[in-house]
Amino acid sequence: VVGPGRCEHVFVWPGPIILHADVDAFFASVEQRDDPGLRGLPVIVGTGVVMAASYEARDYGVRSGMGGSRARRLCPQAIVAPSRWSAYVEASKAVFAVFEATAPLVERLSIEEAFLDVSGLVPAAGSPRDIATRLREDVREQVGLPITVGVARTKIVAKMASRAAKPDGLLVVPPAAERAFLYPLRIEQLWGIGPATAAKLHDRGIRIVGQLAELTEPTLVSILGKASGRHVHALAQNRDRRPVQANRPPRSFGAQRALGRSRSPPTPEALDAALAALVERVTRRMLASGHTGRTVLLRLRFDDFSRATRSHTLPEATAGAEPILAAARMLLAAAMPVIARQGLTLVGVTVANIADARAGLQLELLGADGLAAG
DNA sequence: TCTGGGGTCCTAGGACCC
DNA sequence: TCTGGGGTCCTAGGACCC
Repeated sequence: VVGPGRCEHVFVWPGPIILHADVDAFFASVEQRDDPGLRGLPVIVGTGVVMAASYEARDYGVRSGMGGSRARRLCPQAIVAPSRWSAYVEASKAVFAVFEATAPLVERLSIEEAFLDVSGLVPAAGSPRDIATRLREDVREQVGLPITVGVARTKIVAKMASRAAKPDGLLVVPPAAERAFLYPLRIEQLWGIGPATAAKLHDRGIRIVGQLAELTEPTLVSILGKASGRHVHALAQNRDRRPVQANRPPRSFGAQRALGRSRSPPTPEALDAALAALVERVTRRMLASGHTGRTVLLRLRFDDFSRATRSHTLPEATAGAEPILAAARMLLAAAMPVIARQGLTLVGVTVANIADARAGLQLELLGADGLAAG
């Protein structure tokens, strides 16, 4: 990158320039932003289960997903904040507005995390590091939240880079440094390798990514199955051609509710009311985003935390609360014997097989007169 | 480690079709 | 009566992510 009168860095960067941007301890950071009294203190969001823990709380071992009682034992002085969804949704919109203003291609991964493809912006907008630095400053100034950014040629390395740089950090891994960055990592640190996959690999003495790279694809397929084996093999060979994809359509809409244990089981009336409320939530979001779906899934979790799903596919895609609730009721009725035996601790409704509502409308028009209107 | 709410993708068997 | 080779769709479960 040649600046006025100086030459700072010269490097070869074949392929795309991908940023992985991630808000640090998102829900907890929003709470600290909105209440200055919380800044610098251990903050836990979520009462039953930890939904987010500020880095001050993480110093005590508190992690998201952890039970609230254990979190309070680890860090008794933590301030527990109830979640404020509307505030998080607002903050997310503001963060993504900055992402969109920065990059032509933004792929949303979650409420607080995205890939940005900035390939076309270099060198006019500066080096990859310049762009990432500006992004961090813009989010800090315009939204008031700390983000960490990883920059690399591939999604996996960008993601791992931001993970390594957290919190409030920036790490650029240039193409020539990719293997040196990835190979010393423990396999369970790799994005996409969870406890089950890690255990299978540990059984064979494989602990770091560099060791994975010595295995052939057929070997990994025999250990992990076809898709997973191929995927892990590609990552270990430092092959990741997945592009940043903007505006991916949703594949499902769901809502669920934990019912708590210990208390007496919910009455059939209470269960039906819960089902209706879940369907209402799901269909409202589907209507708002212009989507329909055909497959209704009933999610159940039992006293022993085992899970089950029951599904039914409707003849036509819909976002209507009536047909979806009718299907959910039918599935629930069929599952009552299992529920009576195992006890119910969670009920959820998910609609999958999603279609664009406008595409459905076009098909209806096509069917109505037998010709495409153009 | 005793567990919230929202997602994605893959696998496998069975029904059904040509 | 026994049997190929290919495909799609549906259902249920599992792994993984934040």
